[in-house]
Amino acid sequence: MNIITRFAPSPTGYLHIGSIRTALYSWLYARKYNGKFILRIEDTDINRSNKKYVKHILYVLEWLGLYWDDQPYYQSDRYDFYQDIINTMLNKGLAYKCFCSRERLEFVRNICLTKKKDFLYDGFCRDKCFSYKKKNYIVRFKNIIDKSVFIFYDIVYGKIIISNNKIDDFIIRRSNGIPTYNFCVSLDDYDMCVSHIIRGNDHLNNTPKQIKILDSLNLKVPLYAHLPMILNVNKEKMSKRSKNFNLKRYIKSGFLPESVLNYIVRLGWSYRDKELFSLNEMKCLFSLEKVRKSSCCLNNKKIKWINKCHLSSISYKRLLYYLKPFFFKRKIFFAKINNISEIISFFAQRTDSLIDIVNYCDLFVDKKIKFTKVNHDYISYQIYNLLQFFLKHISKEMSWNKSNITLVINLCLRNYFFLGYAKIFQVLRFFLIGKEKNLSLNIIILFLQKNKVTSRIICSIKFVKSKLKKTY
RNA sequence: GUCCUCUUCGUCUAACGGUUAGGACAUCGCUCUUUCACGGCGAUAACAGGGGUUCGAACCCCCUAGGGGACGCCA
Repeated sequence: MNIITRFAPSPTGYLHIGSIRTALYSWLYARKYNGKFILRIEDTDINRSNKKYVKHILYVLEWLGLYWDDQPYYQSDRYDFYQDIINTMLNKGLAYKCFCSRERLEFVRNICLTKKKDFLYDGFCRDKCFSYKKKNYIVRFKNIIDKSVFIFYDIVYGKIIISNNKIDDFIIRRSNGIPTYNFCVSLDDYDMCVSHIIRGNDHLNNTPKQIKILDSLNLKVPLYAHLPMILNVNKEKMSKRSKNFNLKRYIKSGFLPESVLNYIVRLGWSYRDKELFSLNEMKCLFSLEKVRKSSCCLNNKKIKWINKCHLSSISYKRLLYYLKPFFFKRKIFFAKINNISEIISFFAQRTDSLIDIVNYCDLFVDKKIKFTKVNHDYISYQIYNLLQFFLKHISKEMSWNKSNITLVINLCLRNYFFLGYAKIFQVLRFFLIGKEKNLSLNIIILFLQKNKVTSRIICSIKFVKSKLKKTY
């Protein structure tokens, strides 16, 4: 069997984690079996569809590396194809024109509501022959009326049984001439030879309608795999308009694409005790049969941990590729840091976000240091002397390595022990990078390198001296 | 309301009738670091409830409760 899957978003909002997972699972399944993965933009809602969302969808898929085969398909390009089939269905009596006004439908709906019944179309126009040529009509699918049950098998949920009398003569073409979702989807999936439809379980109830359309035309029905919902932290359905779960947020927060994919592949699916997957491993190990049925919700701390693991194993070249936009945005010219690769590699081993790496790099850029709020305790002759002492010894001829740097620090600790160890560390850290609590001091000194250490300390000494003059 | 569906540590999950209910994140200890972190070691923590079936049930069946989805000229 030739495996063809598709991702079919509607461009009416930003992609959230749930839709990304649908895309990922479809992509993985196709790639695992050397099949095809199709992207189809479902833009039949002319009021809400927006080109900016199409752009967003393409950008996100590319960023994640979920490349599709063929050109993306747009349903709005295919109206002629749909229209032909609707005409055939009308001619064959598989569908009929309905002239019911919106008002009448609303009226019937309200009656059902007060009777606490399901709203199903009452078939008012079903068997009528209209002689007048009213233009304003919709086209409905002519469902078989009986009390039988409709059964289909879902790869994830198993056997699904729905009573036939719960499915009405649903609309397949609107009065504006544009066909509706259920119609377009089923025919496109057939036309594009989609073998496996992988999508959110909010479509479980649509599936019988789509199968019925295909059955009525004697067309082959694909296999279905519905995925459980991913809920937000409050266990609610995620909205396309909510910014919190929009994938852009993850990109901006400094996550790698492999981390995002790794995180979401494990929502609803697992492989033994394995937590970390490369894209290739996912491809080999993924299976629809192991997808869980129950919905799950998000955990931000876990994705951070996953990002940390991937940051520490990613190649330097790729890391730099993903870091560059962040450097650019912060206007940090990392060319100014001659040991940049050493610094980046070091922090990639211990941070959980690209932003953190950039923040650390930022500490080592400039020769001079700008202070924000200075602790009053730091403006004293003792501190002044400490800085002088530190400068004198750190400036000596020595090879610039961690153990030699530690020797100098120890020397300071011994000579100025009366200040307290913690304070000595804080003071030196502050006058080197402007922060009291941050990295270990010898790492700071090591990465700043001799020229920046001396220039920053000289600058600090001048600063303290000027403050002392003012005070006394 | 009707229909569909789901329910294992706080969270993501393992278990395919026999386990001390396993792992991961988080949390909390301890430990390395003369500071920050990283790391290492450990601990707490779950079968929604009630009935069956069975020698034996987290697992099979029924009921209840709770969650989610669908019920549009949205997709």
